[in-house]
Amino acid sequence: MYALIDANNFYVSCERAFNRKLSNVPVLVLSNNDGCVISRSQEVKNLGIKMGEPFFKIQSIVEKNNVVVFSSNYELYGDMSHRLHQILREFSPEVEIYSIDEAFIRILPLQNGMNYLQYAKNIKNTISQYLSLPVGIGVGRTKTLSKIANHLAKKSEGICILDSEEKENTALKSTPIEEVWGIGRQYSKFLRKKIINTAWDFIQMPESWILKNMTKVGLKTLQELKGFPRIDLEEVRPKKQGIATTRSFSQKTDDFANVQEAIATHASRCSEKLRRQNSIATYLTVFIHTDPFAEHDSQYYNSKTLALPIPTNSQLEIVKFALKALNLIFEKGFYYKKAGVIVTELMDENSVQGNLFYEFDTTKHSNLMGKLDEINKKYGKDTVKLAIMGQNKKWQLKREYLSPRYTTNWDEIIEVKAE
DNA sequence: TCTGGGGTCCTAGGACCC
DNA sequence: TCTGGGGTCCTAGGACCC
Repeated sequence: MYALIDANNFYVSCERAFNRKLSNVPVLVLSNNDGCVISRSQEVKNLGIKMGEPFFKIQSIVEKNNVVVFSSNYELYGDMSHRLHQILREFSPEVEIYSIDEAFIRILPLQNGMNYLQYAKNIKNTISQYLSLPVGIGVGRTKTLSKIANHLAKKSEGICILDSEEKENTALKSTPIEEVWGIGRQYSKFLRKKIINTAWDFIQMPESWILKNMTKVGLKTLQELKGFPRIDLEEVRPKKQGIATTRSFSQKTDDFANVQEAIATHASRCSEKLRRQNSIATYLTVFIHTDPFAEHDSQYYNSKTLALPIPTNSQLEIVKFALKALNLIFEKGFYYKKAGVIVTELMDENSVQGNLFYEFDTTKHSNLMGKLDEINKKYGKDTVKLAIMGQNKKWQLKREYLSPRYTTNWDEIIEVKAE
C-alpha cells in the first residue's frame, strides 16, 4: 500500500505554525513580487478569493475582511518541508519527496496488529506535534489511488484509507474526472464530452480507446485506478534535465544595466543549482521580455541559445556567456519586465570533454567554485559574488509582507518571553 | 500602479540515412 | 502503365504536475 501525505494550505500553515494569532483568521500568501495569491487559508477560500488571483484585484476584499497577507518566504517553507520529510522517514524507509508539501511512502507490513488507520493517525499526530502542520493522508493500492484517497481525506478528518474493493469503488464513483491525478483540464473537457464524468466512468473504458485518445500516459492512469501499480516510487530524486531561473522585475525598466544585473544574477543561480546536483550544462538560453499586461507599451520578446564551448557549471563561464547572449538580443527603447536564464543538456560533472580551440582550466574553476559555495553556505547567500550582479534594487523582488526566517537564521529566530 | 516560477513526458512530422 | 521499405534523430507543440 502507498500513502500520500500532504500539508493543507502549506505556505499558510507554515506561517501559522509560528504565530498563534493567525489561527481562525483569514490568511493568504502571495507569489514572487507579491503578484498572485498562491496559498489560502480556509477562511480566504470562503471569501471567494481564487488561486492565482492577482493581488491588486482583491485588495478591497482583503482590507474589508482583515485578511492577513504574506509574501512568499521560501526559506521558511523549504526548511519546514525538509523537517516534514525527515519525520516521514521515521515511519517508512521508502519515501518519495514529490513536492514541497507532498510525499508518497510505501507502507511496509504493519506490526503488532496495527491497522492502516492507526498508522496514518500516528503520522498525522506526530507531524502536528513536531511542526504544528495539519496534513491529509490518503492510503491506497497505487499512487494514483492514494491521491484519490488524499482528496477524500479533506472531507473526513484528514485521513482516508482505501483498503477494500468496496471502498475503492465508492471512492471512484464520487471522484470527478478532473480530480484524478494525471488528468488535467484538456482531457477533462474531452472526457466530459464523452460522458465520462467520474473516475469510475473512466475505468469502464477499454484500454485500446484510452491508448488511442490519451497516449500511454492515460493508459497508466487507467491501470493505476484499477489497482495495478504502474508508477513507481522514486526514492532517489532524479537529477534535473534542465534548470531555469527566471523572474519578473519589481518595476519594469529600459536600462541595460538593470537587465544585465538581473541576467548575471539568474545565471549565477543556475550555476549554483547545477553544482548542487553535480551537473554541467551544454547549452544556455537567455530570454527577456516586456510586460504583456501593459497594453500601451510596445512589446518585445526575444531569446538566444548559445552552446557553451566546454560544458560547465562555473559561475564565471555561465555568467559570461549569458551576458554575451543578452547583448545579442537586447534592444534599446523597450520597458523590460522579465528575464531568465535556462541551462539544458545537462551532463554529469565528471564527463567533461575538452575543446581544443578553447582555453579553459576546468580544475581551476571547479576548485574556485567549491570554495565559493563553501563560503556562501557558511556566511549566507551572496557573501561573495560577482560585481556585475550589482546592488541595484530596481529589478529585485518586491516582498512587502515577508515574515521572519524563523528556522534558518539566528537573527530571526522566534523569541519567547516569560511574563 | 499592480498579473509567479518552476518542472516532466509523449507524439507527430520532417529531415535525413541506407 | 509502372515509382520500396526500412530505419534514426530532432523539434515543436501539447499534455500534465506542483
